[in-house]
Amino acid sequence: MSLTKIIAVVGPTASGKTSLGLDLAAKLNSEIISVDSMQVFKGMDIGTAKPTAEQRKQVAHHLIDIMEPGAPYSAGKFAQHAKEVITGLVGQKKVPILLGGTNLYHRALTEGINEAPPATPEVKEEVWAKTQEERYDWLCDIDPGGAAMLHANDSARVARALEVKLTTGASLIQFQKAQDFTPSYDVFYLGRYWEREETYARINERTIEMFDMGFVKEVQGLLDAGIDTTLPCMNSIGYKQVVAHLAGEMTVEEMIEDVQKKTRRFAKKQRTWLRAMEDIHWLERDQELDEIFPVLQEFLDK
RNA sequence: GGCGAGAUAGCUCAGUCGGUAGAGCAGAGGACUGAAAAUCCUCGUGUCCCUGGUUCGAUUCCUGGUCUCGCCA
Repeated sequence: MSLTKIIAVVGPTASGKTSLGLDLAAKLNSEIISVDSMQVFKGMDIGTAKPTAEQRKQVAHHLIDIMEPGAPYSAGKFAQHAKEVITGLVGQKKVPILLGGTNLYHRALTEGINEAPPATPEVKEEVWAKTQEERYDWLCDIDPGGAAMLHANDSARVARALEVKLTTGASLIQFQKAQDFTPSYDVFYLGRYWEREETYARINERTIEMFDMGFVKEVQGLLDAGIDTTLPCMNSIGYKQVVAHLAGEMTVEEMIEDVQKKTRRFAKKQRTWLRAMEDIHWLERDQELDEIFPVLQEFLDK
């Protein structure tokens, strides 16, 4: 059985993925599957730089606005959802275009993810109620092998390992070892490349635009709707700072500067991740899609 | 103009009882398998303001200067 060909548009935040995707979708008469851990949530539009209503009318976008803000979502769930959408598009003879900045989600889909189930809310709560030190000691106690793989300070991973052990009785490493992955997709990675300084300048500018578009109001609306500020989605870049500002903990200037700074750091991490991937076709700055299209066409035809 | 305090990493500062210096922040590199916009790891050479003097040796002590910030006029 031959692999399903898909295109994945990757790149750091503010690199122009959205417009690149629109061009691509128009050219291939296809649709876009968002690969973004925050754009799945309804009501979080400006701060997550979602494509506009107009853009979404032009080209169909999947996996945006599919969850209530704060509802649990994850890489595994994404992979499941994305597979379903891909199957549907392939049935219509369309080439699926995966597009987004959540690199773990890209990986979960294309390289698979282990079978360890998500934790129940009860277990999660129990685990997170502890301090990091307590969690790590606990993990060393019940899953020494798993603990040995992790750094004692790595709260997210230590907590996850604990959750898995507590809910299944098995170590997370066992699930990882048992992971039996056979690729289903042949992926053409496409990204738009900017120098670091260029990316940072674009981020600074886009952040200002977000606030001009009413970002503060958007967050106020979420708070008015009763969204808990401790939820992971409210802890994401931008939302966290606006919440702090609305609580009187930050001036407007401090808020904007902090959002820019955190976004720059985020882009840096994305660059690091992408650097480790060697099969990305990069479009330089303002280089037109047409310039790389023959290579893409060849990939699709082979 | 007088008195006082200060001048050290991109920023805020610590320190060197005289042997050319280190924290936080900013920044850089890396990891990443079901909350990933999360979480974590690693990385600090800079005319120690300038000038003379004392000294084997001065960023450190002393003289003079420059600038900054207070207070008083």
